[in-house]
Amino acid sequence: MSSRSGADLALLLLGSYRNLVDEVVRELATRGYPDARPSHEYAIRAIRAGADSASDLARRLAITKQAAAKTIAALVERGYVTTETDPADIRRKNIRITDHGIGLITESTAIFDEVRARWEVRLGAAELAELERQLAQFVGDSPINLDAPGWAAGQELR
Amino acid sequence: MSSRSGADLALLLLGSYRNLVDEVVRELATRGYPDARPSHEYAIRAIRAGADSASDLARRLAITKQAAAKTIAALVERGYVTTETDPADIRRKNIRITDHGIGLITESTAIFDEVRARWEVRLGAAELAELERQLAQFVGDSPINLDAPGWAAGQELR
DNA sequence: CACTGTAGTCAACCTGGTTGTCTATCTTGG
DNA sequence: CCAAGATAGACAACCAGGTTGACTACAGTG
Repeated sequence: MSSRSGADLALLLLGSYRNLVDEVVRELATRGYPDARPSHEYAIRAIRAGADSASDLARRLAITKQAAAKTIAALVERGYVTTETDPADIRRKNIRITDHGIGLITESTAIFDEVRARWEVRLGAAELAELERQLAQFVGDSPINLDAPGWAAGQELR
Repeated sequence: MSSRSGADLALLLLGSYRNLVDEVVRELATRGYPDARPSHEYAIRAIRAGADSASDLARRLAITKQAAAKTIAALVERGYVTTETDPADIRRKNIRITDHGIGLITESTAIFDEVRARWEVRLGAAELAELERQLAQFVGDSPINLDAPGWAAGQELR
């Protein structure tokens, strides 16, 4: 499969990503977050990193503010964040991450790292670090936008 | 970014895949295939590899036959394939790839390989080969069969 | 020949996005 | 001080690429 073809390389990259993320989502479900989707995690991380309004989140994730609003609605629905009108600018709705939301990214981070640690055992620490360094070269100058429809979404696990 | 965090590793993998595929789609558009989507390429490759009916394609891509039928409809619409009723089994509709479809995967393969070659220049041939070998390990024990690109969906057989 | 399995279709729905349009509210330059 | 413009958010319609579920038509077999 690592057959020196560009198309195969694409499948290797996508397959690795999906393996990693599917595992995290599956494990999150068993740890009390059965309704968490990858996009939720990314969104909460962005909010925690400072995106405190829908427009802000939209810029951060490089998606439209309508899409960001939908994501926030999903997060509110699941109890990961709350919103309240900004007293200083009543157009804005400030986002606050709930304890449940904090729990989600805490667990999610831990699981991601656990899976990465297993990969490290298989590959060796130096090799995995090297792999990451190489991938970083490919991705280096592009912003972290997850804008193409469905790409961060993956499938519902069954 | 290559910060030894599992979450970052996921973004590196996804980002690399997207960089690669976006480039291919962009370049394909300039070479006479402005409406080609990644899923079209994978579908035509699967058809060329032997999936000659909707149900067959569905099994190969590990998606539902309804989804496969939609994809085929899109391919027919764009002139990449044609379908005709199988004379020996009038339930089946045999898929045939048109010259336009052949052209698409020919160009697509070439572009994929061009981008891979550029990566090879940046990384070195041995390093890229090593990276592919490592990625193959991650997808290797996956329940998803990448040889018959089953990455696209969940793992349970239908 | 009846039964079971398979090919394909229709319809409704989901997720995570997109445009385009609109109002309400801030902010700033003259 | 205020009109003009920028910004925040919401609503509606839509798209891609999947999903379930229910269904018909046909094929192959015991």
